[in-house]
Amino acid sequence: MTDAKPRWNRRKEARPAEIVDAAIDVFVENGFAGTKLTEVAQRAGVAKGTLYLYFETKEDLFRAAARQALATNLDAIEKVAAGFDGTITDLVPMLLKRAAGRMGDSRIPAIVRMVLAESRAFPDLARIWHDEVVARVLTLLTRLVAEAQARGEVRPGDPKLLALSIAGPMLVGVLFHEVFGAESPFAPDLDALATHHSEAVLQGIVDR
Amino acid sequence: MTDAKPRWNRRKEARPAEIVDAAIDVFVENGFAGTKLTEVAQRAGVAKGTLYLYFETKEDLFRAAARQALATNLDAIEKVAAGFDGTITDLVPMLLKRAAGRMGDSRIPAIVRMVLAESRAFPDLARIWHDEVVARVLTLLTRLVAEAQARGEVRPGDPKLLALSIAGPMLVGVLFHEVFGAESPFAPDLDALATHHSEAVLQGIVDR
Amino acid sequence: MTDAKPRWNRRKEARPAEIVDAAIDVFVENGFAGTKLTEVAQRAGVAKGTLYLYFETKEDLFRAAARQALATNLDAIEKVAAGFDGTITDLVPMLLKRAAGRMGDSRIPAIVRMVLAESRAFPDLARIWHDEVVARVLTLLTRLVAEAQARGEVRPGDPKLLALSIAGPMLVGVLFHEVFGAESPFAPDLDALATHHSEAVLQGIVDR
Amino acid sequence: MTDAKPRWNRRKEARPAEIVDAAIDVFVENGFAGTKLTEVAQRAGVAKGTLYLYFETKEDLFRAAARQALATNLDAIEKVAAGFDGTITDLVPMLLKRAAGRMGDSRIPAIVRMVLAESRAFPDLARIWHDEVVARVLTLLTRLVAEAQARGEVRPGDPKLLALSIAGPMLVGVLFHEVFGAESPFAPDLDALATHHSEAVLQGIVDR
DNA sequence: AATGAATGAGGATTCATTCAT
DNA sequence: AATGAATGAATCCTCATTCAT
Repeated sequence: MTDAKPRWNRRKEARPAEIVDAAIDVFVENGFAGTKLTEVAQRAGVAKGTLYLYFETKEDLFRAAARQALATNLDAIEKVAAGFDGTITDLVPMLLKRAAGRMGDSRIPAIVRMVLAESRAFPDLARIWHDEVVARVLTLLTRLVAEAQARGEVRPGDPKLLALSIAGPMLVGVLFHEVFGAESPFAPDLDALATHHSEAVLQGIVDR
Repeated sequence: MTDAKPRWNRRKEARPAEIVDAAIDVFVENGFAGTKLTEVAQRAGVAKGTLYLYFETKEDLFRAAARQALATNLDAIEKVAAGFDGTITDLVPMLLKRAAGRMGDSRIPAIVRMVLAESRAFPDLARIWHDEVVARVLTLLTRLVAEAQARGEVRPGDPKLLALSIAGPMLVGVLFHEVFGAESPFAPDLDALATHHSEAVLQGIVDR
Repeated sequence: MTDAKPRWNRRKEARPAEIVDAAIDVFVENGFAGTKLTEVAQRAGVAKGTLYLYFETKEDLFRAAARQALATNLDAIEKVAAGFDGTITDLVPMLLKRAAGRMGDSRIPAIVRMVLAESRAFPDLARIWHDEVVARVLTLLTRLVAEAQARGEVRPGDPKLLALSIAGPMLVGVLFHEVFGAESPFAPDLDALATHHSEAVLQGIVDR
Repeated sequence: MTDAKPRWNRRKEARPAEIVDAAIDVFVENGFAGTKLTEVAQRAGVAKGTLYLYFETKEDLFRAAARQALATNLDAIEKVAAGFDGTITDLVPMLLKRAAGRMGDSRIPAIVRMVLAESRAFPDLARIWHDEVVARVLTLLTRLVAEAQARGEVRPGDPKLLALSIAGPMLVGVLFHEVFGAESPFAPDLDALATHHSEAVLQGIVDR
């Protein structure tokens, strides 16, 4: 019966995921350039060299992290997209509420911000995020609007632009919290924003 | 008054501004960490050492650049805020149009993106931008909405959230261009977005 | 006699030899510093860790390789030395021819070059090679010359230096090929060099 | 009048040469891989970073060093080639003597050995050395032999091979000292070797 | 006996900052 | 005031070596 702690364990299967997970945290906190691999290693509980067993370079690790982070978001999108049926008047509030809920706690806002920050230096990642996340969400919303227009529920107009009218304020709200924190008097309560904006964009803010 | 040719002091006072101006460009292009002071110096037409006559550290220079960039934005805000009078139905389209125009060409979107990207590492800058730009814009819009509510033009509701409903999509549109470029099928035409969104947020997208 | 398949001990005794053999190749190709043990292991068909069952350090393995490579050369020397009898006028051409033949194909030249290259960092190896190879060859030749002098075949003079006169050009020819390749217009044909030099050193190049 | 030692001096002109000079020493001592740039810097009396003001990479510095080392040799060749006139019987002893003298003290033997050692990893350098040093020497000697043949002084035969007969033993002698040191009983006295070999190659070692 | 995942010391390289000119 | 050569701390990455399996 040994209880001597081995200096390390072999975890060939689990390692890459553990490392990427730690990497996401550190990259999100410090950005690409600001991240020291030493810290990633520490956070992942491995030695510096171990990173290089699974990733060729820091950039590689960053890409892997960004891709993995994407998975989180895809997951969130799917959750939001589920039950995409009904009149637009019912759907928009529900979708925005769900989005508000999803964003509230998760790492998603921080990840989104990191992608914004680093997309300049990693245009290929920007493209992937565009195709996998942004385009997907906008396609969903655009289709929703177009179908509603076909049913006469929504007045004419470019559905892609209307999709932005629907989703834009929520994204801005999320980024606001991420960038300026919750202390600002303008920091929106995301749930309230979902409610207010649903009504605003559906019925208009003008009183009649 | 001597006629000795001063070798350097051609523009003793202009120097800092020239440097900061060059710095904005380079920081916007490469981010804080990605920026080499050599390049800033080159772009400003001075030697590396000269930077240190006016700024203590790279961070200092960055702060100065971010502050200066802010001025550009304040200017834009003022332009947009000018003629802030009339019914909300008239004002919103005009404001969004103007904003779309301002953003179309200028360095503003790139600057905004840089601020988003670096605000994590420079929270004090985030605060300044919050106070000087974001709060100002939102205050303006919030007041506009509140006054319209007082006049019975706009239905009740938290005017701060409604302000986000009005402005959010435009900001998202601008960031979209900045991050993903104009080639995406979802890249919004900013002018069209201004028009569409004005109607959407004022009258609602629901047909009646 | 069991038929349990031993997974590893196929050739318990052969292993070190196989490893050393692979090591010679890799060290010769890449030099000591340029050699990665991973590659040696791969080439030997074993795992990296296995090397350490037989050799304490990379240096150790290198020494073993250099020693083993020496054996090859001793063998070659013996072949050349065989039938060391007759007048010097008969022997020199035969010896040089044989040397030319030996060197033509084998790994020997590359090994010699490696020893030259690494002897600075491994003076002990230099000594071994000196004692086992160089001194042996030179002793042989020196004795040959001395005996011929005793018989009055060869004129007086330090036989050790004359031995260099006999052997030197062949070594230089071999190194030339090794270092500069065969494409150079000066790359000597080793067989022709053996013939020419035999005559030159025996009869002199001066016409009489 | 200050006598405070400045922490450093500006020596834009002198620096590269100083660095290369130090580099030659260190590379010759430790080989390419074994050389630490820290040591080169120390030896050159500059900081590590300074190396990179003048040379892009370690390889670059090595190439520069090898090229500079070449200059030394070219110089030596020219000295030896000077006064290349007279009968071959006069010339050969003189040339070999001079070569022996040149080699005795200088860094040349060590440099030659380094080139042998590293030419495998730097084939381009091998080529340069071939063209600039080896080919030049052999051309000189070959011409000398050919002209002597034309005058009937030297018997027929490929002059390029005879050039090797003349020069080879000296090179081997030099390398012997470099690789095995002067303690070996076989370590040739270079001057004596020059004398002995001159006679051997001119008149032959066979007594008549 | 054999494996190969894990380790971490070591070294090349970058670049903000300093300071002799 | 201006310069840019010089500095050296900081960090990525490699690879010989160890050791849990």
